[in-house]
Amino acid sequence: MRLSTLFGKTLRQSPAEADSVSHQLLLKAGMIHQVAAGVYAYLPLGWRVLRKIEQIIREEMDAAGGQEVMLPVLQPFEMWQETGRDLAFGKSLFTLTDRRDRDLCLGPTHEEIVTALARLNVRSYRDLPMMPYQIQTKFRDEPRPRGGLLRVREFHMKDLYSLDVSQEALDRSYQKMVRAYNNIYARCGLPVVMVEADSGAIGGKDSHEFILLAETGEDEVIYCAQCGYAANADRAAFARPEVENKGEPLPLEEVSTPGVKTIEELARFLGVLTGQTLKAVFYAADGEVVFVVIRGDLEVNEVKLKNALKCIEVRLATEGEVTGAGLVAGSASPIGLSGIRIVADDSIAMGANFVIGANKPDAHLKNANYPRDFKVDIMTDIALAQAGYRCVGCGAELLSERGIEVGHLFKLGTVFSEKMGAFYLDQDGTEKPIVMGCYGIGLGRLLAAAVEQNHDEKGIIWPLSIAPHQVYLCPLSIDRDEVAEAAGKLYSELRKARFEVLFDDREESPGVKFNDADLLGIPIRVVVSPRTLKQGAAEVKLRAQRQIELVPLGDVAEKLKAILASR
RNA sequence: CGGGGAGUAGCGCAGCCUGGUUAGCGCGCCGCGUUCGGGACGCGGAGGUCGGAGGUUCAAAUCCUCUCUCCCCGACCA
Repeated sequence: MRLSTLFGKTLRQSPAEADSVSHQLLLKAGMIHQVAAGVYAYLPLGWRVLRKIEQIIREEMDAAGGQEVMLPVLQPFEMWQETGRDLAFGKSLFTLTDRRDRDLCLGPTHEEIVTALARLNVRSYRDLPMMPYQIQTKFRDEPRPRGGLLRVREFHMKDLYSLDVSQEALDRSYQKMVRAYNNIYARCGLPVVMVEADSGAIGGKDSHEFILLAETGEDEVIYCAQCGYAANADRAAFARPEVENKGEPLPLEEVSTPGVKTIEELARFLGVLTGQTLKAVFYAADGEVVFVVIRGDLEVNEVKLKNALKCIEVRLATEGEVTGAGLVAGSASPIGLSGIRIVADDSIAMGANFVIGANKPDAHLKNANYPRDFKVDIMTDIALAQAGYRCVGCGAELLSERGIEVGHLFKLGTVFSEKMGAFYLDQDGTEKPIVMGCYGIGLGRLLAAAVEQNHDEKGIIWPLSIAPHQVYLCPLSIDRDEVAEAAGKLYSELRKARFEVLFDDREESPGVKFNDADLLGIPIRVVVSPRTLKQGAAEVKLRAQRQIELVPLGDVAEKLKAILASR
């Protein structure tokens, strides 16, 4: 490729809207262009990177037994009603109507379509396992696109769906994907960690995410350096800190607490630790006001809460909803409460004689004990893990880091096959639901993550495997005949040897060329100039390193071959 | 949706508070010349419905109202 004819220019200044490093560099390098919020065009260099990533993924999926298919983006809305996911996705689903007034949507993912296909194409246990996959554009009307390619509304995604006869068979498919994913990230030069995850709107049970640790990431990973436990903060477990108030339950006792609203105020007012209180928090779960109790030193994890309630949306209840439900904010308590669902964190039973609200203003109760003084409807783990708490497994202190989610595996189980009637006939002659899994990777996000991970103050440093080109051929003083000739000759020679070469044939000053070379991040730079030609040579330099090596013109191809072979 | 910020030339910005000639600056772009190993220089140019609509005024980038878009922080997710 001749740089002079490339569609897409580098910029001297990054556009102001760019915040994340990857966004800035990709825009500045002219690799992508923003068309609308969360909607991007890929220019030639960016597109080449995306296709390289795509090819790596394709090879690994094929190697793992996947079969590539092409599925429609345009999908009947009815299919989504069939599985109830029209509600689960809610407004994130792009919907439209055709000329006959049929409701359609743009696929945010393709479980429905795949299950429908499985329903037709899988009859017997002999037809399983099966692993169709697709690499396509998907659409989600995200509440907030952000970070350039990190979170968009129209995106390229690989999804593989595994179809199996049993949970055990699914486990095997799942492990195949774990290995394939590790291969993919390794080949893309990205160090990732696999963590336990929540399955969100996709549904299902077991779930793992692959996270690239990065400051700019949206996700928080809680992990234990000692035993290796790692989970998304959304679902991370942790050992509740011990509290002092144990021992025999004492009688309830009302105390006056004028003006006390928060747990901190309460603890200070009564001279107790926050862990000796119980906190009430009010949520709206799909519109229903729910009473949540948790020990005062802990915070509620809304994802866990949502799962516990099996609802689609939870948010903090508004003031109006709270008073409308007859609750006394600041002094609310489950004691003596009725007509409202109560969800409690396990921690309320860890300890005794808690301070709790009295359900009337400016008063609290001492010595509240569960279950002596109140009942709850759901009692489970709904507490938010944070760095500093102890690991459930080994007791070591948990740590936390931010990261970018670059892949997600789900064990769907039979959720979809049962709802959509995708059954197979087993060996024993009985009909059973197909056991499914799904495995996604966002390609654009992976591309952006690669830049977040591999850059310096000058620009991108592409890993060789996904670089748009392998070699940046950079003649200086190209208006001199001997340079133009030598560079031109080298260019055709390298191309003949099947190197991917970006030929900077522009008449620009050395500074401009070097800076663009660094910005674009092509792994190997080859410089031809009057100075090097005096010695019948070219300079070879790796983008990631400082050293420059002078190589005789005739040996450049060999040298490059050696470099490529060495990595 | 809640909270914060921004829309003026391809990119980065000033001008707005305090209305008043052809709306500025840097970079980039075009032409000519000189340069040529880390974003060169001179001379000459091109390029703007000041996000949109309405209003106030003799007069609006500037004041008022409405509206659209984009960015950042939260809920969602690859």
